[in-house]
Amino acid sequence: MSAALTNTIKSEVGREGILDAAASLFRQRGYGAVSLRSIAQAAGIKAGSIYYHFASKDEIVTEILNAGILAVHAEVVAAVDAVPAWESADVIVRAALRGHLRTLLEHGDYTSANVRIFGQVPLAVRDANLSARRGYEKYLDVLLSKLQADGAIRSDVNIGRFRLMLIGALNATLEWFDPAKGSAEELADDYADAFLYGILNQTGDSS
Amino acid sequence: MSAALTNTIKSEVGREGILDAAASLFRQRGYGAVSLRSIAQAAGIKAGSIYYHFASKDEIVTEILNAGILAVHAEVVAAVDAVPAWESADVIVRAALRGHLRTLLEHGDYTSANVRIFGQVPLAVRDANLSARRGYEKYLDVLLSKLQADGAIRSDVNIGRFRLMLIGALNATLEWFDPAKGSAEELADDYADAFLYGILNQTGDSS
DNA sequence: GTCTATATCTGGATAGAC
DNA sequence: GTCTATCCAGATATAGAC
Repeated sequence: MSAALTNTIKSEVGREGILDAAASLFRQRGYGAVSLRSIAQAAGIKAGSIYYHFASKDEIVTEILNAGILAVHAEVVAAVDAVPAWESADVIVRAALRGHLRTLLEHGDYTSANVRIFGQVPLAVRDANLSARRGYEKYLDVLLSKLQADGAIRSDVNIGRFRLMLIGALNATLEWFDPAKGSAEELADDYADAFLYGILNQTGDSS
Repeated sequence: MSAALTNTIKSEVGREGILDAAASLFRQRGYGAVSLRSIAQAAGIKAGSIYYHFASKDEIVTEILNAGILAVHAEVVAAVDAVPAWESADVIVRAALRGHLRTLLEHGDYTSANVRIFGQVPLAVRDANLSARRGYEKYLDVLLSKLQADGAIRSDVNIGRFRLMLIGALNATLEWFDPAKGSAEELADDYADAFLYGILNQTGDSS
C-alpha cells in the first residue's frame, strides 16, 4: 500500500476513535470533568469535528453506557455457559463473579465508565440505559432463582435484593481496586467466599 | 420579642442554612448539576451572598463531605457501644450495619451527599476528606479484628478487604433504596444475614 | 471527514451599595 | 449579612471553508 493511502486511512478517526477516547476519559475522570474538547484532543481531532459523527454529547454518552452493560452481560453469560452442567452452585456463582469483575476491572473501559458515571449523567441519558440494565439484572435473577429452586441457595434469601447487594458490592471495587495488588479473579473468589459461606466461624464452638 | 427583632433573626440564613440547602441538593442531583445559584435559591438568598460565608464552592463541598463521614462514624460508634459486652459477634456486627444504614438512608443529607458526590468532586476536595474517611475505616478495622482475634470471624478472612466489600455494598443501597418498601433496619438485617452466614444451604445435603 | 471561527449560554467569583 | 451588577472562563453546539 502507498504511503498516501496509509495516511488517508490513518487520518480517519471516526465514531470508534471518538467513543474509545471518551470511554477512557469518563472512566478516569468522571462525567463532569470531561469536555468535548478533551475528548477531541484524546482522539486526535478538533472539537467541532465530533459533530460530524454525533449530534450531541448525550448521544456519545448514551452509546458508551449501553455498550458497557452489553459487555458485562455477554461476558458473564459466556463465563457461566462455560461451566459444565453438573457443577455445584459454588462453581456457577464463582464463574459469574469472575466474569463481572474481569470485565469491570481488567478489560472494558466502557463497563467501568458506565459504573463510574451513570449517577452523574442527565436523567434522559440514564433512562436510555435502563433497558440494557434490566436485561442484565433479569439474567442474574433467573440464574440465581434456578439455584434457589434446586435447593442450593437458602429459601429465605430474597433473590432480587441479594442481586442488588451483589452488583453494588462488585461495582464498588472500581473505586479502590489496584491491579498491582492482586488479580480480579482472586478478588472475585474472596467475594464469592464471603457471600456464599459468610464470614463467621460456624464450627459450633463460639466461646 | 419584638416583630422587628424576630425578622432580623429569621432573615439570617448563615452558614448552616447554606450548608443544609447544599447537602440536600447534592444528595438529590449530584455534584455537577448543582450550581451556587441553585444552592442560594434553595437557601432563600442570592448567589453573591454565599461569598460572605464561604470563599468558594470547594469550601462548601469540603465541609459537607467531612460532616457526612463524622455523622456515620459517630452513629456507628454509638450503636456498637450500646451493645452489652457479653453479646455475640452477630449482634455487634448487626448493630454496626444498622447504624450505618440508618444514617445513610434515613437521617443524614450530609452522609448521603458524601456517598453520592465523593467520586465527582475535584481531587483537592477529595483529598481533604480522606483523613475523616480513614478514621472511620480504622474504627471498623479494629472492631472486626477484635472479633477475628476472638475466633468469631474465620481466620482466613482478610479484614481490610472485607471492610471495603461491606462499605461498598452498604453505600450502594443509596441508589435504589425506597423507604416505602421497607426500613433501613430490615435491610441491614438482610445484609447481615448474607455477610455473616452466606446464602448457601449448608445443611450437608446438596442433591 | 476534519478544520477554523464563532454564536450562545452557564457557572464561579468579585465589587460596592445598602 | 444580603443585594445588585458584572466580569471572565469554559462548555456545547453551529456554519461554512477545505
